[in-house]
Amino acid sequence: MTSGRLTATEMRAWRAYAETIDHLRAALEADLVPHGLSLGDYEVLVILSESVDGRLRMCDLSNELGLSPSGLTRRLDGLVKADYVARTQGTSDRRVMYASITSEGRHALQRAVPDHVRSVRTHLIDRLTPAQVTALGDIFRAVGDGLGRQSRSGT
Amino acid sequence: MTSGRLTATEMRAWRAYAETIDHLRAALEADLVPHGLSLGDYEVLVILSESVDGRLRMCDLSNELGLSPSGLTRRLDGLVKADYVARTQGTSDRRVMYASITSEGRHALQRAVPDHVRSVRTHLIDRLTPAQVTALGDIFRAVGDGLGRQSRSGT
DNA sequence: CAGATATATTTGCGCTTACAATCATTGAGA
DNA sequence: TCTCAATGATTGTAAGCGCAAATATATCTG
Repeated sequence: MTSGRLTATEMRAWRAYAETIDHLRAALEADLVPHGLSLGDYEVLVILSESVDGRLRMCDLSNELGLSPSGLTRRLDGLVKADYVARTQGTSDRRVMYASITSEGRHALQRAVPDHVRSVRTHLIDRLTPAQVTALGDIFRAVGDGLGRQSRSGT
Repeated sequence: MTSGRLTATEMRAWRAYAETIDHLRAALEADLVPHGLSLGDYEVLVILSESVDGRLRMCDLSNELGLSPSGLTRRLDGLVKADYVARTQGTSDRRVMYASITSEGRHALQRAVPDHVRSVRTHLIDRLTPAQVTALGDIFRAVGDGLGRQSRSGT
């Protein structure tokens, strides 16, 4: 630790970050509304579409999403009703449920991806210089690595 | 717009960001638990403590927090019950309610601030070089400025 | 093999939040 | 002044999510 307080520069960086991330999320979410998808729905479809056979066990999917198991159950309800995802029971282990993206879901994702990419560009990437984009990645990889190790002293 | 797709570098930056911010928020939130405060509660106390007379109209406070009016009403309920915030009716305009931080609230904030600052340092600032801290501020000011202007073409 | 333990998922419940409706008060125009 | 739109706050309602409990199945242990 460097000091018990934040320098002016540190404070400015922290405040800029804290005040902006919610607005950014809201903007990205708003741009998905025309596709009838929430950001959370979109993430489900992306992860499933990138998975083998387009499917994943519920528990693996909830880990990927950083969502609780119950949260995932309810999130899937909507996607199943929209016919974007199907639930199929595991054959070898009958406890497990697989969430699998349907062809409807793949089509919906294909329609949404260009707008979403454009949205990420518009609100984030294109606001930055190439050097800043690189810095952004470096910064959050460093922060993410730190959070992973979670080196709390006491616990 | 530069391109309809993301370059590898852009994708890496975006994914690092997207995967990390929720973890960071969770870590900061967890470090406030011993103080019996959520991050949202903490923000309320900070904003009120920095305001004239330690109080703010509900609507101004909800704007500062980026919270809906109804959300603020319910959030204050908890802080009022904890005696950290008091509601007082406006004198000139009897529609307005002021949320004002109590001395209990100021004490609670004083107790929490050092831990929170340490938390921000541990999880964010100290993971970065000074140059990265500066870059972080520049990046999110640029992004925030862009979101403010919201230059959507169609609407 | 039986019983205990672990794992995968869903359901019950409560918390937080936003949107829409409601109520109270203010300010502006006829 | 009286009316009506605008403003500030709260309440009703619903959606999203996590925790704990419940359920079903699998695995380990004696």
